[in-house]
Amino acid sequence: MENTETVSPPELASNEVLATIAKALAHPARVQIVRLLLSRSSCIGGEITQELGLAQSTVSEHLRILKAAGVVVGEIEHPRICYSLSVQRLAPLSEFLTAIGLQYQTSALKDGLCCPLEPSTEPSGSCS
Amino acid sequence: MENTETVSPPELASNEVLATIAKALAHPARVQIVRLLLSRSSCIGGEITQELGLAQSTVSEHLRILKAAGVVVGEIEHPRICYSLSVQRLAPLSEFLTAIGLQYQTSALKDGLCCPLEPSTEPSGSCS
DNA sequence: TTTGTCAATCGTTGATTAACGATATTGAGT
DNA sequence: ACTCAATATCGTTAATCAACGATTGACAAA
Repeated sequence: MENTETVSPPELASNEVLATIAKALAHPARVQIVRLLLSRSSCIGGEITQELGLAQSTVSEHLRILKAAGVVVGEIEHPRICYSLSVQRLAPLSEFLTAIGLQYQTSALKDGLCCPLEPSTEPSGSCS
Repeated sequence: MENTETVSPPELASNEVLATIAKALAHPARVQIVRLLLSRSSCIGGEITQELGLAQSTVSEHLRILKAAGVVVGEIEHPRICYSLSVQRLAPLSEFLTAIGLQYQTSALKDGLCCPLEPSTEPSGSCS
């Protein structure tokens, strides 16, 4: 892919980069893999397969997707392969969501409420 | 929607909830919609379609996906529909990624490095 | 060299997604 | 009732995804 992935403090990543990271996490099994790698804080071999309860080839495919997105890194160890999280790869999405949360606090509109405050009477055109 | 997703400080959401939110953001067009809703901090009608440069039906489908995930809320206004972000729906994923970042700081393992330069304190089960 | 183990790849199936044009629906205004 | 504008939905096509079993590949140890 392209290298639009420079992690700069104020700048947020492109839509494509954010979508790529989100897509890597867009399956429960892959979220669980990330959790697993995080909880052990160290690499695991094929115990991931046993933990997920899926076929070995399926888990390998999920790992391939995570590696393709750069979220997970694999190093060849003895007979196994040593997986670990690439936390800095998750940073763009984390910063994006944090920025949303911050803007939320300083904004007038709360949650589902579309136009800031909406009483029964018509507020006449705040949202049109 | 069962409430397995209570937003408590230490508790993180389930794999399914996190994957659902991530999936909603797993397409560049949908990330752009979220950005659009964030930047205007108010609701927009069909200008989203014009901004994205996609067909109206395609944008409507993306909005449907975002609404189904609870990330976007739509209210019927005059002839249009008023869309807005549901920031609290994004919170679980944001907290999950933040938790990963925090654990990263307090952890010995840096980014791509798999086994964190450990001597021999591990019972040699996995990873060296 | 052979063996054993773990992981990646292949090939397939069914399900889901993305995108579009065309059509239907909704509701305010005339 | 009719009309107009904004969305949603339908129907289709091509593409991608998820899952599995079976096979292949890599490599340390016997």
